[in-house]
Amino acid sequence: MRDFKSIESKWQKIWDSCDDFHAVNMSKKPKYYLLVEFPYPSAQGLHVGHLRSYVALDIVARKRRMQGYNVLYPMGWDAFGLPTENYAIKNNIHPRTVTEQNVKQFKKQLKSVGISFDWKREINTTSSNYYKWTQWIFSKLFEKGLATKEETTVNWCSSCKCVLANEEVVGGQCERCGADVTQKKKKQWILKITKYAQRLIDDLKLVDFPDRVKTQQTNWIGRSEGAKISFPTNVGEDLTIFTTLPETIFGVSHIIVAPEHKFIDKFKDKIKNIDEVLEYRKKVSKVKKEERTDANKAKTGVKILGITAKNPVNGKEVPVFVSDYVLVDHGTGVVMAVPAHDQRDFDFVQKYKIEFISVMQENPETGKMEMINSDFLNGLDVISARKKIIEYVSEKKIGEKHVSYKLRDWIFARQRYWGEPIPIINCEKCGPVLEKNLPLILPDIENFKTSENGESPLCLTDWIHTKCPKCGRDALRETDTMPQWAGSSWYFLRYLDPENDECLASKESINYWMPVDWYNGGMEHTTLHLLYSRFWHKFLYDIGVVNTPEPYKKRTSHGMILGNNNEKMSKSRGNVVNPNDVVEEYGADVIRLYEMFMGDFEKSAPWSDESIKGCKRFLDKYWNLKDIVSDEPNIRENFVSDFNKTIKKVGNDIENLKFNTAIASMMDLIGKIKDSGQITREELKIFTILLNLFAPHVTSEIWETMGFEGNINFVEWPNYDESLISSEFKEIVVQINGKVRDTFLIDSDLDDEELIKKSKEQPKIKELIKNKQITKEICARNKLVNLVIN
RNA sequence: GCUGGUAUGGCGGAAUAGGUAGACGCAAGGGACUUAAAAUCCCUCGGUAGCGAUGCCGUAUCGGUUCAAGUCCGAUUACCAGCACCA
Repeated sequence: MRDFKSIESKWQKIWDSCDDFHAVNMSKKPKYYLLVEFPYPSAQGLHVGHLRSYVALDIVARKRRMQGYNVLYPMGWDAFGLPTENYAIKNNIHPRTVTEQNVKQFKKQLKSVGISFDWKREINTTSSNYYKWTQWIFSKLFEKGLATKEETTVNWCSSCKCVLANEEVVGGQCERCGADVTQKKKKQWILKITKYAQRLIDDLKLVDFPDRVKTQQTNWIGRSEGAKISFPTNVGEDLTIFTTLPETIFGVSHIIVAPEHKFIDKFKDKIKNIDEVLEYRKKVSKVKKEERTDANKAKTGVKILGITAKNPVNGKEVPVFVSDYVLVDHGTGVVMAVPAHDQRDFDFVQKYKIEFISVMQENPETGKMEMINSDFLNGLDVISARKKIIEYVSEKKIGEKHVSYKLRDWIFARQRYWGEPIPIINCEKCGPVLEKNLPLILPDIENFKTSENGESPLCLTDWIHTKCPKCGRDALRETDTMPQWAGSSWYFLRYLDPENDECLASKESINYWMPVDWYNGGMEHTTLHLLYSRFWHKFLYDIGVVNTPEPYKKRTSHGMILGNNNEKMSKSRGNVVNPNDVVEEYGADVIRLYEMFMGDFEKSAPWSDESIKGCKRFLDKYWNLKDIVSDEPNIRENFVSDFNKTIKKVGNDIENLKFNTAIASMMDLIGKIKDSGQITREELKIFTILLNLFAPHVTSEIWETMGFEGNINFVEWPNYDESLISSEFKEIVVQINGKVRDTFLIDSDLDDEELIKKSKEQPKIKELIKNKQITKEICARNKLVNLVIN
């Protein structure tokens, strides 16, 4: 019997005390840097979903070591964040204590599945020697003008008196107390990621990411070309609109300003119905952005009385409205409405009875859209009209071509305790000044609740009082902390040199290890973490800290593991699988194998308590191979060919994320070995190496028991003999009218003509084509013949 | 609503460039071993007609391209992930 418990704990102890998985900087071997998203150490403990990612790259890591690489496969903790803070508040424990407990639990769990992480490089975003460098990067961003304070809106719960994360707002109400959530204005730190928008799109060319990740990022950044055009008003200040369809300007029926737009405040004396407008603004502040722009939602708005605008191309006077489907932080916060060619504008005018005209029509002769009712644009196609109108407005200095991005700047401040302090001192005279003494330590406090005015609890401490480094006067520290994304935006650099106190990582270590060769993570991080970290890396590249414009050479994504009812695992659904229980019942090797076998790695797959048994049986069969080792070569037909095929397939499949079929081919081979009842020592050795990547414990035990030479962790990855793979005979499929009717074997390649001739000679085919007219004969890749008959 | 995906037996899933649909595993049924059970081993296993050889149908739905479609194209439906998104 395979006693997995004692085998696994034995090898885990050995790996813990040896340096096999420790990567050495500047080794002469070629480097290979494998990265998985480091976990947020939650109180729930490790999830089977974490393991899917970690085991997959553990397989690659073990393979690369056998292929002679110096492999870096590190692990750490992304430990700042809201859930820990909330847990701390609720249970009255310091978040640091909670974090320590959770990290301990996670680490124990990870070790129990035998993942070959380099534990000597463990990092933790909440330790001061780590966040010292997160703060340092912020300082550099501040120095370069990429970190500034700007007016933003936050979710505000007037009952809890605190700022809420989007996640904490459920159906427009506070998740905790159920009170209505409103939008409140607040000056906050933002990072100007939009300055990098174009490069973040362009440099996707440099990296090997799945297409779905690249398109998702490109669409998220959302480049659109259009024009800014100024509409003069009767109050002496222009309203500048942004449009992607400037050619439709002759069809403008009215102008819409976002309800929050400053223009309204500036000219409130001129607005006759200002009370109505402000009332509307108040109403809108309660509506979520997604709802505001929902195309199916009935359009609302208010006409601004007392202000009118003029269409700059034809001098026509147009009314001005406010409506919530125009967002203040998008484009210029003002749009021109063209109801004939925009559904939302059309819906709006239906309600407010505004007249409008069409400016495009299909030409009945050419079938193409062309301009009408548009003065000098008439008769032009859309593309030419766009070009011409942009030339026109530029010449008249009433507008210009403009590239707009959907990407918004990154709000980089949270009114929370459990995050990196922003190293800024607010001096009344000097404004915001950098704290030079890093790390700026997060002080220990006892009450983690936000204060009554919605500021971080840090504002209630003495810690905030300091002197301005510039002028020496009394000044206050910034009390907002960084968002949880900060630490994870550069962590892959800290692994290279985790103890360094002089810089975030030494130049040599960066030059040696970067870029990350293979980064695996979840699709859910495509547009936030993955983009943020690319942004930070590009910034570090610009200031000469790193040597590559992109941090990750290759990115892959794993699918989610669902509960056995095919739904997302969650406590409330009661379908959570605890890895501890599985390891206890079946062992680490089985859970590793099963998670890789359960389905296509890139797609989601439901957990099955039944299916996992197949993986246990497979390992039992493997364990028993040692009893049938023989000196005689296996005489089963095609055995050598099958064996070589398996070596090839396992190797290739791993590179292509096809772990499931790699395992299937090993299962297939073990069936063949068992059928023949024998295996040679050498064959068992090779099989053991292949399986070691997936099931390292049991294979290490067999390696030792059988007395195979060398350290299995560094044994040479087996080669296969291509000439032994192709079997002597090739099967040719014969179809008639696309349906398979017969097959036959050939022992050497034939040309198409001979193949067709031979196909027709097959007795069954001969019978079927008797007295029939053959109208077409197709021969494909020396593999298939198709005869088309009437 | 928007963006990106996904859809194949009872179930998880296989199927290099369009070329034998259902590899491998689970479950189920039958059998062997056993006093019995577990474990293990052997056989069957998409639907349908047939004793059988074999035929016909079948990859979410509808349509198209092709000698040939799970695979390519168009539309539809359902499900999953993300959302800051209309200009």
